Amino acid sequence: MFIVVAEKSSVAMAIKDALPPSIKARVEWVRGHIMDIDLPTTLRLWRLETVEDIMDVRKFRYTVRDRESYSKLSSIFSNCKDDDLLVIATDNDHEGELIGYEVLMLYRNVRKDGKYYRMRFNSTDRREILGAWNRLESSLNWRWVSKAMFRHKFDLLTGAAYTRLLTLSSRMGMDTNDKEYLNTSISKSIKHGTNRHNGKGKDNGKGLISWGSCQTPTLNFIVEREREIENFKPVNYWYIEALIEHDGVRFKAKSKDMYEGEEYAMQVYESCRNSSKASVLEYKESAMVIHRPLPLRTDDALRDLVRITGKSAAYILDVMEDLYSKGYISYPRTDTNRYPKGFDFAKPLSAALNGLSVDVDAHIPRARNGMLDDGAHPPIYPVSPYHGSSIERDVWEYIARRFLANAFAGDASVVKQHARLTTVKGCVELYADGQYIKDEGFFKIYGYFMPKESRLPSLMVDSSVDIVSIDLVKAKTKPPSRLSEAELLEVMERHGIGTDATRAEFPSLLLKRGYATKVHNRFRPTPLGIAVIDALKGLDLRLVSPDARKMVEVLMKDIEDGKVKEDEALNRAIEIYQHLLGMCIKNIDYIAKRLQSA
DNA sequence: GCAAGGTC
Repeated sequence: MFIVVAEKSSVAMAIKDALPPSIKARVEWVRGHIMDIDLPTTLRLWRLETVEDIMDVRKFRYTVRDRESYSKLSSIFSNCKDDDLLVIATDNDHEGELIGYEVLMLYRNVRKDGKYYRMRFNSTDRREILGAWNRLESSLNWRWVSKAMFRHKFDLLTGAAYTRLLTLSSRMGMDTNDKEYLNTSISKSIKHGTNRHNGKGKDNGKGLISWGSCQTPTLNFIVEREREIENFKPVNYWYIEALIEHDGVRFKAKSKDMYEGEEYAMQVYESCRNSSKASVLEYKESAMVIHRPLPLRTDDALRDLVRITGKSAAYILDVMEDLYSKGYISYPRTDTNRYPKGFDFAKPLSAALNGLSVDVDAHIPRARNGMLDDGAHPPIYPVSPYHGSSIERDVWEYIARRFLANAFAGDASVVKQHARLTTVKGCVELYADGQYIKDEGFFKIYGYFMPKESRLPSLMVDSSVDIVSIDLVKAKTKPPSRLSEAELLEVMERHGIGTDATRAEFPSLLLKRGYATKVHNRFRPTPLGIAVIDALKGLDLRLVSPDARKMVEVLMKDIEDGKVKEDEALNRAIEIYQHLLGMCIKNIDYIAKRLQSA
């Protein structure tokens, strides 16, 4: 008999359904990783003297993370017959390969040299699974296992070392258990008393100051934006605004912005303020197609839903997970925005139509596909109608509408209008832009983010229009706004920080750590968040930029391509951050001072 | 008590 192990229950079910009864298979599943790595117990205590030793660790402690899956599989493997065969059916990506390796280790604990197969499928489509069954591979892809391992190890070593460094240095010279550092390092002039970080952030009662290859660059984006805002020097400018009327329709036209000063602006204004007519120099209309949205992947869903609902991405992902586990939507963590060949649109279509109580004109799917395919999951689509209320409904409805908009609606089109006029007196040029929707297309079913209409009357070149009123307006340039969660997610994705399944956690983590707060739904760094970034940035930019992440990505690719072995990759990556850590320790008084003054 | 990566 075959013992098939999938990465999650939904995939196990799909495999069970797809395999014909003639194949004797027991299909089981885990829940993501079974094992975890940790530092050796010799480094259990958090002490400044041993922080640098963390970087030298190459022998890791393997711990069981999911006791339940561990026991289940152990028992199955122990009780299986000699001719039973393991089939590793985890996701077809590097983390899936590592999870497969964890399963294999468990198997080999019980059955030394036990034979196994690797089953590779890129969707849970029945034919895909049957195809995968017919081309079982006899081995894991060891390079994929290595590259995933490498990332785990790098993130653990750097994360643990820098987190301890920051946390411990923030307590130096304070009346804590780290008294031994009182005399060794920081001068006693630093303020004594309670740790000011205590109690900051909901779960940060222990004064934990964390560093991570994803969270720290994310925090840096927030702090950088705050700096831009603080350093922003507003500049005054003026423009002339006229209210124009033509055919009974009124619209506003503006001059170019004038930065030359008030006196100049007044002169221009005086020259045209008595003009009661303007003549049309130019009038253009151009149609623009707005393509229907692509099949839905996690990043797009979170960005949109954060905007639509005002909730956090972490929360939205929870809601999607819930809808998925109850069978209302397909698997929500995917980086795929194209449908596989032969995708069955009929079921999602009826789920969407029933759930939304709408109809669409055409029932033949015409999906507009994107270019991304994570090789493991299809896009997110509705599976059955959800009639509940509140946020779950909002999320389901968005997913259903998105599905219809992509595959059962047409592109939309708007007409952009542009007019150039001149005042008859003074000959000041005025400009007006407008737009109107020519074809609603998919917006009929998917009304989110529909462009606003601001229609100009149709104008004739050389014709004359009435100026109802004309004013000189004083304005000043504005600083950029703080990042919304949707913008933050977008910046993270652009810099390759996190994955579709994890990206949503980081904004919430920063709040939890007391590094940032949400003000009017936008991220503002706290003094602590600013202090962390300043302290590190002052020493080396690579401690806060997405560089660590980028280097990891490059080395992962090199491992995959066989250009470098896992050990060598880890040595190379760690070398740089070990050197930087040494520098931080040399400057620990500076870091401590900066953190303690936050 | 540390990270980020899976899944629930």
